Amino acid sequence: MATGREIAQLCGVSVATVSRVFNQPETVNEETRDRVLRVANELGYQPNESARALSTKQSTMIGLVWDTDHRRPGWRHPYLQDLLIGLKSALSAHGYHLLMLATSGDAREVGASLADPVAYVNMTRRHHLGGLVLIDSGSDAEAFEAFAQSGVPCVALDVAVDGPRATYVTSDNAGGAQSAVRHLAGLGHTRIATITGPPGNQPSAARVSGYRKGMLEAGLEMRDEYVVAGDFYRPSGTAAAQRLLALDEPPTAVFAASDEMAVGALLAARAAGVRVPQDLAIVGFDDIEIAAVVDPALTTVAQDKPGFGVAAAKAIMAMITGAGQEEPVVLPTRLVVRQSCGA
Amino acid sequence: MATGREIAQLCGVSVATVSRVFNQPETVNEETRDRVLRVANELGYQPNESARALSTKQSTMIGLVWDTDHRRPGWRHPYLQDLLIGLKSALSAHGYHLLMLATSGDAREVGASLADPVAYVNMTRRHHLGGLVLIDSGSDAEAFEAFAQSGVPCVALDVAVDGPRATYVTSDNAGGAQSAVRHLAGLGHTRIATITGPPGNQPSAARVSGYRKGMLEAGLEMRDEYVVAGDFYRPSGTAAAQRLLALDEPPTAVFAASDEMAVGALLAARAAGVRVPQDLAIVGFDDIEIAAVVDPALTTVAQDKPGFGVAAAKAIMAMITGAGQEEPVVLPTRLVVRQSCGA
DNA sequence: CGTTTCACCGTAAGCGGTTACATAGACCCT
DNA sequence: AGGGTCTATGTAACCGCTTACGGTGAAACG
Repeated sequence: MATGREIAQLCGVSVATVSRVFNQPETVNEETRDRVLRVANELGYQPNESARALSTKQSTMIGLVWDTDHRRPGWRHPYLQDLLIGLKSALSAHGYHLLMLATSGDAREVGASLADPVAYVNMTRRHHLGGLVLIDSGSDAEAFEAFAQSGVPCVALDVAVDGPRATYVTSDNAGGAQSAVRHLAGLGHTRIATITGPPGNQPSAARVSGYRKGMLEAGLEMRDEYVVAGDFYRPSGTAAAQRLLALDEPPTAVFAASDEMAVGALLAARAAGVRVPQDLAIVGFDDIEIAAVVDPALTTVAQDKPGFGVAAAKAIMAMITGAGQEEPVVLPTRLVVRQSCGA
Repeated sequence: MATGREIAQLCGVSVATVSRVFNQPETVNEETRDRVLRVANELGYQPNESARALSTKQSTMIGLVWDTDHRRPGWRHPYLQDLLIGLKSALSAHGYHLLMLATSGDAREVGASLADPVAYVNMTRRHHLGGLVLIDSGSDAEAFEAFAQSGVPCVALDVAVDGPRATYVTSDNAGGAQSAVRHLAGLGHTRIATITGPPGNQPSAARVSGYRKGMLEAGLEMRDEYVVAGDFYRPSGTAAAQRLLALDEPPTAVFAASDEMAVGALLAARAAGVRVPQDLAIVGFDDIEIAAVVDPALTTVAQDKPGFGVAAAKAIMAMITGAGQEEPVVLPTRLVVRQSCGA
């Protein structure tokens, strides 16, 4: 590995000049600059990032907090891959790397640890990370708040946080839900139910409120028994749908707060001999891969998946360079109409 | 941020002793060790990893090479999330972090870059990475070979590589395919076709050879027209199935080298009025989430998804510490029987 | 009692960069 | 000619930690 010193010697200049060539090129004479660059190139010079970080007290790395919650072992992010594609791509464009932090030095089981803010913040300092990107692992709102308050620049995904250098990006959950209900009402449905996410979950709450707004907007009656709680998992969708179908006056349409639960509802309907969409229209949320494949294909509220990552990347970079509070980002959603709503 | 020097002063020892407390605890007197640890704890001391890496010439980071191939924009890894869970978990347990490298400083579009081995290897040196984990992005066999030859410890996933400090982990693709064919033959099928992956893809080739072995084992006739090429994507499965169904003597069963193509075949059958599994049995490969949800649910060869990550982690750590060539890891597969095969 | 051994710890030289400050020369001005 | 400016570069301190080497004092030995 060639070092700056070697280059300096070969070029007959000092290490300071070599450093300047790469950091403040305009301050060094064109001729010597070219000479240094040429030699550096020949030797395949790669500046030592550790030395650099030590000296400048900053690195080009962003931490990624993505822990699987041991209380929800089967939890999978609905679109992690697209999210990462967007995130990595936007960060890469500005020279940032993504560091997936290891915190529990002694975790024995696969995916057995829960995000410990203190451990992550410590890691952030150790590595001089520019900031953190927090991926919702299903139930970490409290932990995320601790991150936000730590003073480390961070942006949370799908969880509203507040802190001196913290912000978040989320979909327009209320708007998406509202558009789903509007669509169903437009198809003539009056008895529209909803299956919610787990209590305390923010996107879920926003989707419920969107549902409410949609019902209000359409002048439809709101019944308590039409709002039944799920947990985003498929089985809870099945259970909820069974409950709804057993009502004296069952709904003719249901908006599920996740595609997984919508699929669960689909299975419940199928098992009960209820035809979808003729007897029961179903709309989901997320637009996961499965949505397009089930039969009937699921109408759903699509989120801008790579856009999530891109927005997070921009936000974190803005907080690092701008060094201030940033406005939360709310991404638009899009209703993808397929067969399950009967349109 | 407390530094080692501060701790040293407060404890009335030298920085060397502080360093020893954390790196070779046995060489320092118990009393002073406790004193140092207590003070360090009180100050929330976090050793500066940059300084550490600079001094020791090694970091605790492993690079992750995961580029989306611009030639295959829609490509998604069939089980990235589970893979990462296993990988991160196993690495974390040994204190390693995963660094998702950014190489193309000027990539403008989302997911527009292809792995450039040189850039990655350079990054590896800059950051003193222990090694690299290479995720198959669909068509990078050549690039992977360049990695393997670079001398950087690396383990490739699903691509066989050979190098001084390189190895790979893959599923028992041949065995899995063979078990699929065996299962179909056991159900009485004699006309069994296969839909392959893209030419040059190693797992695909292994699956074809497993198919051949399975046919041979069952004493079944092998026909060239029963082996039709796809590209792992769903549409190619549809096209292939259409081709197969149009034959004078269409197969009664088909083994697809990916679940996506199996789903495509399913759609083709449905469109052609061919009943699955009565008229056509279908078996896929991967056991992606969709497999359990399509109708009929897909019988498929399941891979050990988190196991992939765990094996990769172990392999790369072994190469780093052991510093030698490691044996390739072949993970067992498991036939998951659902409805699409008619069993 | 002189000598050896050993546990413990300090000294200081790096690791490879960055950067404040100093210096040297070229140029322009009065 | 003396002084001021500006550009281009060198000098050296520093970032925080690791580690080879050497020193000190107490215990063990002959």
